[in-house]
Amino acid sequence: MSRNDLASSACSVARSIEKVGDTWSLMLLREFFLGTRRFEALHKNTSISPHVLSGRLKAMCEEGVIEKRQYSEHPPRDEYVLTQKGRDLWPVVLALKAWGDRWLDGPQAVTLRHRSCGQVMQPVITCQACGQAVTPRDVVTEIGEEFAGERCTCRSEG
Amino acid sequence: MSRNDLASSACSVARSIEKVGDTWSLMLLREFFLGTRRFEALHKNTSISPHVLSGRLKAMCEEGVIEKRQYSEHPPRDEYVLTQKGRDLWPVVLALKAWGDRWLDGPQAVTLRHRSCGQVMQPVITCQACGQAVTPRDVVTEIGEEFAGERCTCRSEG
DNA sequence: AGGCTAGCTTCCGTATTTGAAGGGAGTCAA
DNA sequence: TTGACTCCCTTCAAATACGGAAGCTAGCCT
Repeated sequence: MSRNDLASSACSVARSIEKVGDTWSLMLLREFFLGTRRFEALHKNTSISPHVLSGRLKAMCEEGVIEKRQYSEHPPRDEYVLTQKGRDLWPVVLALKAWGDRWLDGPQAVTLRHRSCGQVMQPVITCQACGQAVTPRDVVTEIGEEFAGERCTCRSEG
Repeated sequence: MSRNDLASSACSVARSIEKVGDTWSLMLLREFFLGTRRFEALHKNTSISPHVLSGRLKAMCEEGVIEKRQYSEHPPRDEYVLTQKGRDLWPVVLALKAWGDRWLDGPQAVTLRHRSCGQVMQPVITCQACGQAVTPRDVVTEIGEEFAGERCTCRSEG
């Protein structure tokens, strides 16, 4: 199976991965959330080669994650900005950052500060319904009956 | 630049992406969070070719995201389970799922139910310090002075 | 006229991935 | 004890993607 076939997966995680789950798309998302908008700046900050960059930008436009916006008529110049669909990917990038800060050594070039409380922002996932913090153990995974048969579930217990 | 150079990036997002930010690693993480542990089951559920699968599992073991555990002596059989470092990637997978559920059409094979409140789990990101829900607009991005010079920040305002 | 910038595209050699096939170590049933 | 079967991979050839450098176009600027 190739990457593209993930689009037709029954799993929304797989479908998301097909759209934005590759190294360069994720790097570009980081960059967009940092405020970068232009081709040359994206190229310099991410070191993505122009060829790959132009392909990714095109794909992300088609997917509606970003959109092209002309910021100058003479000369005609475009910049790329996140759409709402794109901005909704913030939790993904944030989660990667939090994990890296926690588990990977290295400098921490970027800090997020919560405007309203003034503290350095440490993200916590909570349940919208009850507001409690949530970890994997707090949730039950329910697989729709119509999909259960498709999955190979062999595993040992314990 | 190649993917591997991301490891030495000043940005923890980039470092995370280098470790787990590729299609097949993300697919494997999804699968591990669904409880799959064995080579054959991982292969069948993700359609990752055995060659790539064995490479990714090896890499993820070396990174400490998963570990090999023998579940049978005769015949010798191993399974792969998430370490704490790996379980901490749950927010990443969860964020991808939430985004896919919101923005991509298709069946929703998996539902997460919050054990304690009984509701279908919709993740919200909150600030650990104050407990409030957070969106990108609520945080200020602070780039360490020693890194600011490295970045190309050209952009138009507005 | 000549040089500069932004935003790409083209080219080519290398690296990675896919897909199919194979292999080894062990169990099981006849 | 022979043959079939399972699990966990490994090997190989062909297709694909990527990296790095160069080039190209339109429109400044002097």
